[in-house]
Amino acid sequence: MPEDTAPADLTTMRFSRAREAQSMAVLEDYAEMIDDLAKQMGEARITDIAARMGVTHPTATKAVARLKREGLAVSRPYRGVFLTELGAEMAARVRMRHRVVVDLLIAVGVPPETAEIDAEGLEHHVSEATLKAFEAYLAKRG
Amino acid sequence: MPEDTAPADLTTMRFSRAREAQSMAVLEDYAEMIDDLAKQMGEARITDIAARMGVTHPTATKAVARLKREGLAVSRPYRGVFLTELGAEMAARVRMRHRVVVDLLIAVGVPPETAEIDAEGLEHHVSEATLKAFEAYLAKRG
DNA sequence: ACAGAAGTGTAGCCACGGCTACACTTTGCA
DNA sequence: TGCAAAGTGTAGCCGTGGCTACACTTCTGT
Repeated sequence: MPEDTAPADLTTMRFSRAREAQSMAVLEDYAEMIDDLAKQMGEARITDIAARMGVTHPTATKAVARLKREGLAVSRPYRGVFLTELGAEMAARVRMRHRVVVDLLIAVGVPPETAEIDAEGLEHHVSEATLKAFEAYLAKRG
Repeated sequence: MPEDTAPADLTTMRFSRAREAQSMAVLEDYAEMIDDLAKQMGEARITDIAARMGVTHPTATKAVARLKREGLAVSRPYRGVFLTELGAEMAARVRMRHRVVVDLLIAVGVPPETAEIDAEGLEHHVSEATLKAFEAYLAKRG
């Protein structure tokens, strides 16, 4: 617990960052999911996205609408959803980060299954700097 | 990426867990904050809570209302906010977890300042099993 | 003692991410 | 081919967590 001089500012910034990260989380999850489905099935259908995310299809539709608004995906009515170049980049970044986070958790002794579960929420809050540190740790450790 | 047999179910469960954890995050953050303020200032005032969280006071008021609804805090109009026994327990658990997460991040090479920032979002997704693993790792490592 | 400053409550707005219900398209099979 | 099933869109509800604006209470200092 920091003190007098300027503790509130730093603490505040931490919470702001966490909230910001959280607002990206859904976008990241859907982008990765659409990428997965495209790779596995050739295309991503709303119903499949919804099923994998564990939500109903209108919820998936809303999320896709947000992705489209942000320029991360495109789609036409009653057709599949496709990532834009931007969306694909995000998906790649997210997948890479996910793998590193899972690997690090396992490396420090977390059971693999638990690592997968926790990583799903964890990963969105791992900054670039922390990711770099994780990679360095994994590399050094062989 | 899992395959055929029953991959959707497992994936779905991971996302559900992450969403569930997220719904607790705000409660946990406020409980810890109120506890901090009580320790530092003798009591937690809405304005102070809001300032530390980086939100406006009506937002803090709403959060406190939710804490009260969940039986984690009590308060009377124009007076400070106080944690119930349940709330205090949660705060203690959250603080302990926070410390372990920060320590682990530092132990694997994350810069201390970054560790503090990332931990703020990270910690809410660290399960009991993972926390145990973190503690074991830190103990073994000296 | 009382006025102004500071703190708090409340109303009402928005975006988001859930949901159900219902309408419409596409698909696939008898 | 044509109709039922599956897939998709859309409307509208809820709770949450942000916000501003405004009303009211408490505190403070002259």
